[in-house]
Amino acid sequence: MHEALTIGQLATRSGVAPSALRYYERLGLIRSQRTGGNQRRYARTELRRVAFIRISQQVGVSLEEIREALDSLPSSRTPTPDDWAALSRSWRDRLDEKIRLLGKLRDDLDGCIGCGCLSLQRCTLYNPADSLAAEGPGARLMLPRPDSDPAPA
Amino acid sequence: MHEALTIGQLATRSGVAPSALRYYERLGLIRSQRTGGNQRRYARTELRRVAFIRISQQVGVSLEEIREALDSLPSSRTPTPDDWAALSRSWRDRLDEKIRLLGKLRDDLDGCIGCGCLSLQRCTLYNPADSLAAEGPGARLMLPRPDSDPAPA
DNA sequence: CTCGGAGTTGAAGCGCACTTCAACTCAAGG
DNA sequence: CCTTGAGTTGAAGTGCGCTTCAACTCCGAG
Repeated sequence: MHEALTIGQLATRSGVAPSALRYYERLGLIRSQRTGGNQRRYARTELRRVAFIRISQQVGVSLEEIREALDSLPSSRTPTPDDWAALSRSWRDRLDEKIRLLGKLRDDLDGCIGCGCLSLQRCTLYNPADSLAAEGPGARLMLPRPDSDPAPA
Repeated sequence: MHEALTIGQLATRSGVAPSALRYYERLGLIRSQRTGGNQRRYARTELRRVAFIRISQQVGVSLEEIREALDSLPSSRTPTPDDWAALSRSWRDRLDEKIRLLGKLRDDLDGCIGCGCLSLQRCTLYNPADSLAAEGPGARLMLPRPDSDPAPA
């Protein structure tokens, strides 16, 4: 029976290193059964989870957020296509939002950077109140420093 | 004269912490003059650089790449609007590419995750040959593992 | 049974983008 | 002059997303 995948097989098929898979498992993003000898065996459905994880990462979502999303899948039964569709719909909305913001960014870039606006405070590019796209890779999100608020009242 | 900004002023006006500004300066992303007492003084044009840095970061560009881009600005003279326009044009292309990829991702997500395709090898989402969007926040880029290559020859 | 490749663990390390800290100096007001 | 707040430095710490390592076990072929 080819149902259960070893970690090496899952790694090969998903393109994700075994160490990363173990890391994902520790964080609760994927799950496995164990053999008598304590080795991991993955159901093939985990491939889909891994795919979802990598795809989501590529659009700038943190593993923690991905975990939350995956938690919306039923844990007791194998997720149906409908379960996945619901998940991907909500992700689709995220992508739409990111695309919208990126388009805004692009349009503003010529108008703002290329122009003479140095004050930036009110600049749409500098107003992350609508929680901008990728949020940067670092540990920190951009905080708009209320002390320089253009409209204090 | 209000030409030179202290680091605190630049921080307030840009919304970026002084420590981050010093960090950027160490990496060569921004520059400053020093007073007799060794304090940094920033020309107002540095505000534009900082804006450019933050905006670029938000679309997933690393500081190193941003530095390279900023290096294309003339170092001897104050960059003209034209200089900035050239830079933002090239960034605009980047954004266009990211937007394109994100759109593809979005369209593929329903079709791929929601469907039954478990093999993923040939899936467009799993083929980063066209060097996908955000590249993930981590230290690592996704390596497609040649051993699982669907077309070895 | 022996061998080697694949798997196991916890701990440590790494690269990025910063922040925090300690110890110090500078600059302006009273 | 003294104080206080802003600035200076290098070094160390932080959080994320992993990888690497050492030391060990498992498992299937010969």
